[in-house]
Amino acid sequence: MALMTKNEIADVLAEIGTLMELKGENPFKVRAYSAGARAIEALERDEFETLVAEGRLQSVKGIGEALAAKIAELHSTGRLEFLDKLKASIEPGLVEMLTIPGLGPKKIAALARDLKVTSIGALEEACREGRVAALAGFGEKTQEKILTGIRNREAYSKRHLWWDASETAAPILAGLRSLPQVSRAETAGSLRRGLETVGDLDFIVAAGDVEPVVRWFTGMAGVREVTASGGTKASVRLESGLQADLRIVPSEQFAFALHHFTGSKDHNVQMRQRSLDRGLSLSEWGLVPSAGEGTARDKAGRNESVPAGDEKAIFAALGLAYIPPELREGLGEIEAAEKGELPRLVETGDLRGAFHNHTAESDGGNTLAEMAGAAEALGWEYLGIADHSKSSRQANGLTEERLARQVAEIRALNASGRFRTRVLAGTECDILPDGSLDFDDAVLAGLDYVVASVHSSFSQDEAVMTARIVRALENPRVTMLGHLSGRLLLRREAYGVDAGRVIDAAIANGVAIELNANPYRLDMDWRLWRKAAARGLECSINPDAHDTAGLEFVRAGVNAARKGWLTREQVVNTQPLAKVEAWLAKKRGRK
DNA sequence: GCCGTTTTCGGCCCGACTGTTTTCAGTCG
Repeated sequence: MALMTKNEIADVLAEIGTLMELKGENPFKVRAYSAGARAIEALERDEFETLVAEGRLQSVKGIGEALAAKIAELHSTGRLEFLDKLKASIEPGLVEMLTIPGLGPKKIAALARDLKVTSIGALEEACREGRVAALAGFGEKTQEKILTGIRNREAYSKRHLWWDASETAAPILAGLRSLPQVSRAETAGSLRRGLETVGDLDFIVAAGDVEPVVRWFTGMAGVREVTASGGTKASVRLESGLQADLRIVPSEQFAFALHHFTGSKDHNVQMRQRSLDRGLSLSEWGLVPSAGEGTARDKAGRNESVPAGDEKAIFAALGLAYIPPELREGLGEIEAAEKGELPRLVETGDLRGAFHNHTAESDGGNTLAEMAGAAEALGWEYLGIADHSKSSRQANGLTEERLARQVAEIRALNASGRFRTRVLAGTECDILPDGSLDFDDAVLAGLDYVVASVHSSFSQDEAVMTARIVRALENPRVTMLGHLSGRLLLRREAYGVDAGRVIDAAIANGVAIELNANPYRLDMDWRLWRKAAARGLECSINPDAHDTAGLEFVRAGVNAARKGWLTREQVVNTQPLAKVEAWLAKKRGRK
């Protein structure tokens, strides 16, 4: 039995990287540890266990002899002597100091060496007494910046939901695009990649005249502080604590800058390597011959770049199909693009409806008719209503009687022809602690479909929770599993569950798993979808809307689905009504 | 510490900005 899981081991490797950075270790060594952590994280659990058991960890790119040995030690003993020694050699307070903007390993080392400052508290005191400003390489401004950083540490280091970041970014992007000097503007970074949480906002702008654009950006509403402002870029801290970075480039560099700042880091490293293999050097400035002999140079003496009006041209210059931003995580997208095997990713416009939505009958904010009207306005052919079941008392779950009344109401609404959108009658039925369902078979038989979800006893141990969910999936009335992990991003950890076994059970029983599109959930996680769907798992992108506006959450779900390499064909609710009804009938008919 | 269809050694992305300097180190992305 393993004493440490895959993700715990990945965390340890990342921690080693941070500690080594603080010790001033070779930065490439540091990178090797954090890259190793990501490589382990990207593996499926079973795959990882097999590799460890068979001693084949080194077949994973980024894992060499040293990391493989450390991983094996962690896996079998739950400890690592190397880490214990490393930890013992570093004051724990120094690690925390890395979260203060402007402080890196070198400055922290100087503070510890010359001022004996080894904690954030002591650092704050030293700043107040002016001792930091007096230190060589430091000054008044640095001291002030550190104090501000300490005061706002929580707000500054916080990540933000993709949805919230996206809503903050939209008006800024629109504002930039409306400036006469700006010819093109896009967001970049993790926001553009559709990552579930976002650390800061990146804007890339093509403009001839920089100064007015920087002035608009640093002066716009919602700016609390301007942290940098130069001839090509500016950074501001917004009221929410979110940092926004603006980069301005000449239009011929726009595509390169956009690609570069969209990342991810891993993707960029691989793209650069691929360029080097072809005698080219890729940067945010362009794609230039790396040899530098007999090549054209621009006025600044730089090698002249291969021209690219858009990102597609950059990929093409490297023999690659266009890679959508959501796939740029360094998880095999470049190999797939080379072979022409990139999937045609699902799009929001492909959706014809959605299951798993709530009304005011349980814990939603709108009536059945209001929800149906909102779905019709979105052009959806069908809307599934799946209110909570009776055990979810906190959510005003429906009893059998109330559910029967709701089903009758839905049938009557459909018969009235009031909306073009067909309403499907379902339930979000609780999976009780023992894995049985909250409604008995006769009740479930009267519904169009059943979403089964865990809403209680989150602290069961992993084996019990996994068996509980698997048992629910074996119930032939269950159409799909709701929010597999129960996580609430930035709020609540997932309960312990073996996702691999749940996925196996879902496939074996012909049950779909939802991709819950609520911005706090995005569950099941996109990292699990690619392989699961390739093995035949069906996905339903479910908004879990609790009001009419919540239907729009499908956009966040589509992001996550795209990050999981999902195609339209792999997502149930891209099917037209007739096919969905046939699909539901088939699910109900299985035994 | 990792990696190799040029390599088992010598690379590993590199430029902008800031604050401290007076020519550059550190941080950041």
